[in-house]
Amino acid sequence: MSVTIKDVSNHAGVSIKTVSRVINNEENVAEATKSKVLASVEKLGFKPNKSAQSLRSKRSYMIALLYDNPNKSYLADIQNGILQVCKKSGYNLVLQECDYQDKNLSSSIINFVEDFKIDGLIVTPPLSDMDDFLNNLELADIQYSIIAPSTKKVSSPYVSSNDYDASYEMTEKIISLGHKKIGFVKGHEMHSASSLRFNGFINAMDEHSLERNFDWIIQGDFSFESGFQAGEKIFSSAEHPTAVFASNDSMAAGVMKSAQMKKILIPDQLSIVGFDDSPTAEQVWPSLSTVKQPVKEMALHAAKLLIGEFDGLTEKTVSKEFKSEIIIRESLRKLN
Amino acid sequence: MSVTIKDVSNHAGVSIKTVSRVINNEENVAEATKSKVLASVEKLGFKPNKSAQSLRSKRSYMIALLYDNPNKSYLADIQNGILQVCKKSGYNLVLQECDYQDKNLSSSIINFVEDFKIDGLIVTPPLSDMDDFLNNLELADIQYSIIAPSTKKVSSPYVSSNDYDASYEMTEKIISLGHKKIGFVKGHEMHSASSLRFNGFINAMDEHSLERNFDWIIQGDFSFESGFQAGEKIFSSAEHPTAVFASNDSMAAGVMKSAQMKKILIPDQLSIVGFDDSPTAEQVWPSLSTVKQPVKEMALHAAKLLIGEFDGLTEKTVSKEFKSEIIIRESLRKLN
DNA sequence: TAAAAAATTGATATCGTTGTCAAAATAAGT
DNA sequence: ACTTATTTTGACAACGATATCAATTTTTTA
Repeated sequence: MSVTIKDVSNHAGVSIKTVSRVINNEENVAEATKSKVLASVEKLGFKPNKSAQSLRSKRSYMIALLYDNPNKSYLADIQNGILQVCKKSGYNLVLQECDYQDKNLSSSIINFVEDFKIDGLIVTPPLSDMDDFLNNLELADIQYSIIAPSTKKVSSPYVSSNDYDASYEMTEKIISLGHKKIGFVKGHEMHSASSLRFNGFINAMDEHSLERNFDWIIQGDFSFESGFQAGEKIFSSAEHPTAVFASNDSMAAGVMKSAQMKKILIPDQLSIVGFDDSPTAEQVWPSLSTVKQPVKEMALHAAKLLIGEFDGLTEKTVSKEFKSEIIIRESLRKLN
Repeated sequence: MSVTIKDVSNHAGVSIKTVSRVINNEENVAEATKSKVLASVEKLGFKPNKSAQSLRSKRSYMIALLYDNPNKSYLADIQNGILQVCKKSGYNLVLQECDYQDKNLSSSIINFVEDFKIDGLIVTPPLSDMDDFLNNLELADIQYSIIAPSTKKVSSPYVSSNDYDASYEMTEKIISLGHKKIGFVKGHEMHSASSLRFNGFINAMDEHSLERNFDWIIQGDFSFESGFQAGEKIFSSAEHPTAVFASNDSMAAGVMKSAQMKKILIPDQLSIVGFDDSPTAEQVWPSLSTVKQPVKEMALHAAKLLIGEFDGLTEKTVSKEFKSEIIIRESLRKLN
């Protein structure tokens, strides 16, 4: 039915092993034979049978994406980036939803990888922050590439964003518009990005000798609801801040709702900024100023890193930190 | 290394073919041998090698999700539903992004399926509305299951939502609150859901003998921007409606922004409702009344349908229409 | 109870690759 | 020119399951 390696070997007048060598780019095959084989491959439209390759070489040509309850648009962006690389390199992407609190997480993932002969994993926050888990993967000899790890000491390749710098910069931007009384809503405690973003804020405040008011610094968990609650707390304090920086857009939207329900005018009486540039950021009114991370590009790079590990890509890719972009929209205004 | 069918056959004292019969639930194997084999399988922790199965049986145990630029949260919900079924049945989900305008769509998808021996496809809008495409799949003998098809004449299994009914019902709800002057923003012309939702609106209006004002019936494309433009048009007409029904939440948010920029108070002077119950619906202020479809459940069922086709599930699943739920939030209010 | 029919089982081929290892061809060294 | 190394090649086994088909056992029929 479909054309096999044997057909190619017949057509090219070589052994099947030689064809195998050519299609796998192995060394020690004469230029002449190589091009002869390649011609036959082209002519006959040969494509190696993935199942057979997989059976023999114990590789599945599949990589898996590990995630735990991410924001939906973040997930979509991540997937998009990975898929671009997969398409080019002939890999497939398998999705694996996890629960970071599951005591058996490590073993169930290791089982999954071994069952399906998954070639490697792409690990996203907050799983990327769990050193134990990553260690277990390494002990089981599983390849992985990490998106936004908490510590860059891990031996595996990673991509990270400059959460700290972006947060610092955004805070400076707010300050430069005359704001001195600035509130902050922290993100989920398990995400390393939360502390990075908070530290960027704090250090920028310190740098400009602005006082921290702990009535306005609230712990959230990245959810809209937690942002709303944070707003309720902040606006019930004696004095109100003139600006609030939330660690993500959902929480910023929550703060915004809380303010609007209290008839606080945005941005006239209160500036609000978020983080992530989620679809909501553009769709709320006033639209949210925020920090946009090149999530798709990061995921793309993470996939390249991973596949490069076992596939020996021509260009060697290395771990990399990506720069974020500050997006100013309607919700941030100069203090008058 | 890992335990194979041969180990099991040795342990159970039967031939490998018999073991194969048992694990594949084939007929004509004596109860006694069956339980003997099952015991050995259990004891040794045998799991069939997917690659070997795939090679021999020409099945990949992978299904693919076809989508074209869906709203991100819709995609995430769909995936979640499918993954639940996959996990149980040992299938894997592969993602395939498409371009519905691509002239070679059919052939490239057919190639993909044949290359990877994909067992079946789950097709989402707007691809599910392209009869040509679906026909080509059938000609190529590819199994698929459709989410929200335009016509229910297709021979393949499908899941659909009651877009028409939900829209009709929501319109009646608006009318019941005293609104007579109601605008409507239509969805993307290529999605069959668009016309269903529009027809539901129109028929409910007719039923209650309310006049259609074509200054307030605007063509959109499901994007926030198109919703905003629609709002600009509606609110530049001589008379304003007291309520606007947008065919999805993004457009509703766009209309809302347009109104808010014109100082039209929501919901005091204008009620707005959307469709989809996207994350944005909850996060805008005032929060959007909307129609929630059980997207995850629909996808789950679509996956069951597909896998049932080639796997002979115990309970026979059939095509099904899912009911939507109307969610009333702050943006819709009784006209006073 | 013997013959026929039906149910159950197993020996072995097979799927389409890659891995092993030795043979053949070519290049290098003396 | 003759070894010796090195490169290039191929025959065939192996991966771990399912498929074929005949052999065996059990059940039914006469």
